[in-house]
Amino acid sequence: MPKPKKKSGRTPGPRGRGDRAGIRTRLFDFKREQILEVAERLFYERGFRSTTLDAIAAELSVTKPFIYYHFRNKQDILHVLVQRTMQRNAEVFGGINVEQGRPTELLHELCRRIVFLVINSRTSIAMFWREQKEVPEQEKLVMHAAKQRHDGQLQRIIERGIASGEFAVDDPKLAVLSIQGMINWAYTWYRPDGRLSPELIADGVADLAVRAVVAVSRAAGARAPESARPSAPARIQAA
Amino acid sequence: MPKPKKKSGRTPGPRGRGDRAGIRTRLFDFKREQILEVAERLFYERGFRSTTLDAIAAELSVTKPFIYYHFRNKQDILHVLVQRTMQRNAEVFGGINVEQGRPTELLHELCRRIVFLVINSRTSIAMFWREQKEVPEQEKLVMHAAKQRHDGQLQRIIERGIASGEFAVDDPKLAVLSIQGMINWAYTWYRPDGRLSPELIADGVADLAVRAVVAVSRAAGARAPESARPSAPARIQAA
DNA sequence: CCTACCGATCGGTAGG
DNA sequence: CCTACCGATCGGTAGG
Repeated sequence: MPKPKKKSGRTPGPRGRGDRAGIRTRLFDFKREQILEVAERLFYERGFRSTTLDAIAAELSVTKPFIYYHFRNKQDILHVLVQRTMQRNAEVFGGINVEQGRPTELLHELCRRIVFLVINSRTSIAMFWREQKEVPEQEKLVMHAAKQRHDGQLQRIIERGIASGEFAVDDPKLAVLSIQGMINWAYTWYRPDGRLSPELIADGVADLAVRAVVAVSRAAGARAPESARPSAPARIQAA
Repeated sequence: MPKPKKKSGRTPGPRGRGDRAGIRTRLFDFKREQILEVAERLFYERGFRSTTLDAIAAELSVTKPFIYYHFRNKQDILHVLVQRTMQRNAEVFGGINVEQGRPTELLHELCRRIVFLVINSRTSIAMFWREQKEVPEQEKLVMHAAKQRHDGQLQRIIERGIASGEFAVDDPKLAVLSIQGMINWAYTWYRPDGRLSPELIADGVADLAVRAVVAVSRAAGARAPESARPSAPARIQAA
C-alpha cells in the first residue's frame, strides 16, 4: 500500500522497506511525477502564488484532493522541484575535479556543462531563482551553502589558472560571479526555436567566459584550446 | 486641485494644466512617492502577489483607501514601478552614442554604467525581472521592444569593434546576451555591506565584459584602456 | 458642495 | 482518491 507516511518531499516516492518497487509504488511515483511536471510548468508560467492547485488538478483532469494525496501541500511540491534543481546542479559541479587538468580546459568544460543544464532545465532554473522568497528560511540556508560550494569550485579553477599563468584576473570572486551571471542568464533568453543550438550556445558562452579571464600573453590566446571544444559541427537550428 | 482624473500610472502625479505645481499637487505627488517606495521594497521582499495592500498601508500608517485614492489598483502601482525602471534603463542607454568613439572604451563605459544602475536600483531591477508575468501582455511588448533596442546598441558597438579590429567575436548576438547576463546578474548577489564598492564592481565587471570580446592581438591587450577606467582609487568598503 | 480620506464590509477565491 | 465543504484572507469599494 502506498502512502507510508511520506516525509516532506521525498523525491522518488515512498519505498516500503528495502524491497524493490512494487507496481503500486511505481504507480504512485508515476502520478507524483505527472503532478510535478504540470506544477513546474505552471509555476514557471504563472508563478508559485498565482498557480492554484485547482489549476494543476484541472490540467491533469483530477481533483485537488488527488494532489493532496501525493503531496503534503503546495509548498511541498515546490520543495521537491527546488531539491531536484539543486540536485542536477550538484551533479554537474560534482562531475568535475577542479584539481586535475589544465584550468583553461576545466573552466571551459564546466561552463559548457552548466550552460547546457541551464538551457535544458530552464523552467526549473527560472523557478529556482524567481521563487526563492517562497522557500522556507532553513532550506534557503542549504541552497546558499550549495551555491557557495559551487562558486568555490569555480574560484579554485580560476586561482589555479592564475598560479599557472594561464589566467590573469584582478578579483577571482568577482570573476566567478560574473561568469555565473553570463551562464545563468541564459534561462531568461534561451528559446528552443531560436537561432542557435544548445551545443553552439553552451560552447559560445564557455568561450566568452574563458576569454574574460585568460591571460593575453599566453600562446593559447584568448580562445579556448580546440581540445576543450566539442567536435560538433556548426549545427544551426531552424529559424 | 489634485486628482484631475489621473490616467493609469502617471509618474509625476497630476499637474492641473500648464501651471507650476501647487502645494496640493506637490503633496499628492509626495504621498504617491511614499507609497511607491514602500511598495517597491515589499514587492522586492515578498513578491507582488504576496504583498497585500494592507501591508503597504500598514507600513505607512494609513488605510487601504488612502492607497486607492492615489493609485487605481495594485497593478497600477507595479505598472508605475516597472515604467520607472525602464525609464532609468533607457536613460543609461540613451546617454551613449554608439557611433562615436572607440568601441573598446564605449563598451567599457556602457557596461560600467549599466552595472552601476543594476547595483543602485537592484530592488527595482529584481522586481522588473521577477514580476514579468504580472505585467499585462501589451506592456510586455513595450518592454521587449526596449530590451531589443538596448541589445541592438550593444551589438552595434561590438560590430563596430569587429570592423575596427579591436574585437574578435564569433557571434555578436550571443556576446551581447552573455554580457547582459554578466551585468544584470549583479542584482542577485550585490550586497551594500559587501567586500567591494559599487565603483570597483562596476569597473571590474566592465573589464571582464571587454576582455570577453576583445581581440588578443591588439596592442591594447585584453584590459580596458586606462582612459576608460575611472580614476577612483581602490576603494574598499567595510566588511 | 467639494476635498480628502476612514471604518467597515463586499464578492470572490485561496489552501486545506 | 472524490464530494462537499471550512476558516481565512485577498483586492477592491460601498456609504458617510
